[in-house]
Amino acid sequence: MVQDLLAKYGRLVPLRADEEATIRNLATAKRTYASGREVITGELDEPDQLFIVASGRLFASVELPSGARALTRLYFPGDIIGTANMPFERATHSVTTSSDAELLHFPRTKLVDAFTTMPRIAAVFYTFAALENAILNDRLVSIGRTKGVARLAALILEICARQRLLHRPPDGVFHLGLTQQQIGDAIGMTEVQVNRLMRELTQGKLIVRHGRKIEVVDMPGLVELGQFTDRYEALDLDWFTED
Amino acid sequence: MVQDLLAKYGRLVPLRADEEATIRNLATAKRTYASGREVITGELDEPDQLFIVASGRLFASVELPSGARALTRLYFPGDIIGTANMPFERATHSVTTSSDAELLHFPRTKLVDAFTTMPRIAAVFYTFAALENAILNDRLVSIGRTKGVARLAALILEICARQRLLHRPPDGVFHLGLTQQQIGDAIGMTEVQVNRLMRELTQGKLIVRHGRKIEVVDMPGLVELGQFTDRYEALDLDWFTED
DNA sequence: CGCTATCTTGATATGAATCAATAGCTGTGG
DNA sequence: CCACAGCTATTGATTCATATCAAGATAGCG
Repeated sequence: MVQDLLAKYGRLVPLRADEEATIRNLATAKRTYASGREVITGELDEPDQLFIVASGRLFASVELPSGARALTRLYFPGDIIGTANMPFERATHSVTTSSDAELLHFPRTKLVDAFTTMPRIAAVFYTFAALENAILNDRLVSIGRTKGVARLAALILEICARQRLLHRPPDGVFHLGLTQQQIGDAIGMTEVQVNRLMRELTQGKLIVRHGRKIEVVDMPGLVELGQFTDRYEALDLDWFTED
Repeated sequence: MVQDLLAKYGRLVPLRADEEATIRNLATAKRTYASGREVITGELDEPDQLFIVASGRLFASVELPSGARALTRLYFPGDIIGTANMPFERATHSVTTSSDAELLHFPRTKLVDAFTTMPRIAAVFYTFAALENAILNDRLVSIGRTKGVARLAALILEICARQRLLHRPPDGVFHLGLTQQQIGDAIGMTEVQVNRLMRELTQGKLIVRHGRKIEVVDMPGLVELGQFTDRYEALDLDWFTED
């Protein structure tokens, strides 16, 4: 639901009723997608539609000519899909559901309208783009400058943090929601290596695995290992509401 | 000068005179920095100031506890520094000059003012944040899923493209403006390996080196190798000016 | 209940890091 | 204007992390 979007944004920036209504009215249609469905096809689709995740999980990915695939972003309920494609003629990456999902559709031109009528909405969206940016930076550092275990730890923590943003308190046990193959694509390793690193984390008593689910049993240790910062936690928007 | 900012944005989105004036008035003070100077200190500085690069080059970097350093972004004249830090209490990364540079300062609150009075400015800034995002994605794919040579090729092309945006036509010969150490930090390798890859590119007749400068002699080959897309070239902002 | 995707584990190959040493530059002060 | 100090670049030898190749083991699913 848009509730999630509003909850996510509203928790951080108190929105006025009319601002909330404007965001609510962005979306025109809601559609359901099965798990594993490609919602946006990179290099092909025209990015004139944006989506708000109402439920489910998705990921953005890029295919290289070599056949390799990179998974650049995870989407959770409340996230807006397609903003990074917006200024281009063709989508720069594909987006695929990794669970059954519901998406709210709206045309990108509506965003301009919203910006014009509600300047604070522009500021909110801009802020979240900046947040996005900070998160991508973190991932860049993680992948470029840390070893496999650390990268895996960071990814697990990122998923955990996003999960926590939706359902608090965190029950500690949660779905990664990705195959080891996909995890590998997300942290720049092979599935084989992911599997081994997973074992390493388990043996190091940092996590416990319950089938497809995971439990973080040594949060400080994992944070230390993965050098992870939860950017959502650290948000500070006082400067912005001051006016 | 703000000219560069306006040129960069204005080339892509025709700005009205009052919009141009608003951007021009963002900046209050201009300061000069020597090469190698740390302009923003990550984790320490309060990100209440933004900068527009008037001249010179800079880079954003993060230091890991291990001592490793990652270079996450390059800044050229016209770029705005500090936007990714904006929503946080402390800067998420450091910014350092890699040449003598002049920066225009302005408080981040001014941006909110500009957004409020000129909604289209908000849209322009938002669009550029999205562009940023796409570029970070590309880098993520490059570092996560391609080998050293390809990453180096991509970095060279990125610098070349940014250079071209300022001074066209590209004379083909340009400064990388980074030490091999810094290049390594940017593409997630050691200086030693960068040196070897540099030789590999030279021997493969993709580039020619003139002291500290570089000449791309086989652009298609380098683009193919580095899997590089110039996102600035591909920008499409018609949807945005329609209103 | 069998099929297919996913996970797991072992053996080997390879790209890149690390360690180490030398050579070029660049700037600075005597 | 030279000499020394300190970065930067270059190259070789060795080690290490991760990819690749290969083959079972599980598990979810129709």
